[in-house]
Amino acid sequence: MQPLRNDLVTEIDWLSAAVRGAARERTLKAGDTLFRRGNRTSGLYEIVEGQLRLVRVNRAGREAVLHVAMAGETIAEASLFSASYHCDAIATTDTVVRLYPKAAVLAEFDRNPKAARKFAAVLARQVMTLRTRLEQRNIRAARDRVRHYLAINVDAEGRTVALPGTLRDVASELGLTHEALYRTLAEMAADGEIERRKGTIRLLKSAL
Amino acid sequence: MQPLRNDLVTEIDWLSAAVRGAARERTLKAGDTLFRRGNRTSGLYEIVEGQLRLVRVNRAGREAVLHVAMAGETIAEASLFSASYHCDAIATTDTVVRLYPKAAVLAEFDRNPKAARKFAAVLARQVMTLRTRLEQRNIRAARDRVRHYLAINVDAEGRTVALPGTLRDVASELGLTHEALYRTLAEMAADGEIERRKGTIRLLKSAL
DNA sequence: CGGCGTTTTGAGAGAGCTCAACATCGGTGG
DNA sequence: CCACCGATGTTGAGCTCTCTCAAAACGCCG
Repeated sequence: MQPLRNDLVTEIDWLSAAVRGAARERTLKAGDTLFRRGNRTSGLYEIVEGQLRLVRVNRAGREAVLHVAMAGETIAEASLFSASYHCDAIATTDTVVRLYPKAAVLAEFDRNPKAARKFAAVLARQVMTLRTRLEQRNIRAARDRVRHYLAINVDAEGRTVALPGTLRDVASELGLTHEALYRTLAEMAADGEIERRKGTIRLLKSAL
Repeated sequence: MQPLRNDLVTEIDWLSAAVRGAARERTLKAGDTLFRRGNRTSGLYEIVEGQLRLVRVNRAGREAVLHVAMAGETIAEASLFSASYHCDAIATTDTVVRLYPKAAVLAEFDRNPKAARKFAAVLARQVMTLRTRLEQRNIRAARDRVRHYLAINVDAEGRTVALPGTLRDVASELGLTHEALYRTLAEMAADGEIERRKGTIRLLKSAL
């Protein structure tokens, strides 16, 4: 599976070539631990390939998943500003990560305010997107949730929505089962609210 | 209503006294618009009192809520890095906001890398918290969702969870109706999984 | 052509929502 | 000090909606 929306994925273009050069790759097998809570922080990671879960483990060994990070995402951004990791990172499949060492990144920020700004900008955008997604989850009815999704992701003309990846992916982004999403889309199409095309959905007049 | 968890609330301590001095307050009546999509950005806002909703409006005037911001939160952080707002901000009640002018904030970041870092740190932490909340919403069963909440919010000893505000607040943070939360807590207590006290919940052995 | 993942539709069950009633608590004013 | 009031907390009963499990059609790629 690949990232759905670019704005949920930290792009690494805020790092100068110099810092990118300092990155080191590491390969993990499924089940391997990238870092543990309490470990001294080494920096932030970009997931090149595979998938990691960030979990907090209680003393009985029970896991509470904080986040499942997919290829393309960065994790542990906050570790740049703290001395130790606050959760465990475990590969759920064979995974390749790229480490951007803390010292190099922070030095870059001090040297080049533009880089720091860019980083902050990326984070601010993520906060925005995440808040929006969270708001979406407050909507109970599948149809309203889909409407919300469509309303937020329409193009500039307010007519068509490009679907990233498969409908299954969209379903999981929406927090619905794929069956529920299919059914809902079918109903909306039957009601003349939308028109489905290959890879896009077109909003019809009744949606406005 | 007041903010529930500090980590979802941007604290303003990352701004020097100088920048804080440049802040201007503004009072809004319920229904007033703070800014509209497309407006030139003036800076980021702290909500001193009241409540705002950030919405995207389609041409038919229908709203899609992106976020409901409560007192204590900051909004429009991303506006520091873009030329225009990307949504409308409308007061849902009488509201007081504090504007931190873009120019002052950005100048501060250039002048003082520590300030920029602090800002990034706050944002990174918010991203973390929001990702965690979003993950939580993937849990269907009320009981498991409560368990997740408790597991993440236990104190250092892993025994007690301090409840911020009322149970109703917690319910809405969890995305449950308050009835569902009451029932779930009652069942968990009956099963000896937790013990309820005033303002806190204590995890019992069976929870570990 | 064969196989795998996506898309689609069906039927049934369960969990949480909704509506409703009541208890409890804290504050306010007579 | 007590009565009243609003908000919070609590429990009950029924219903709706989505999830789950199942099966089949479709589309793409080797």
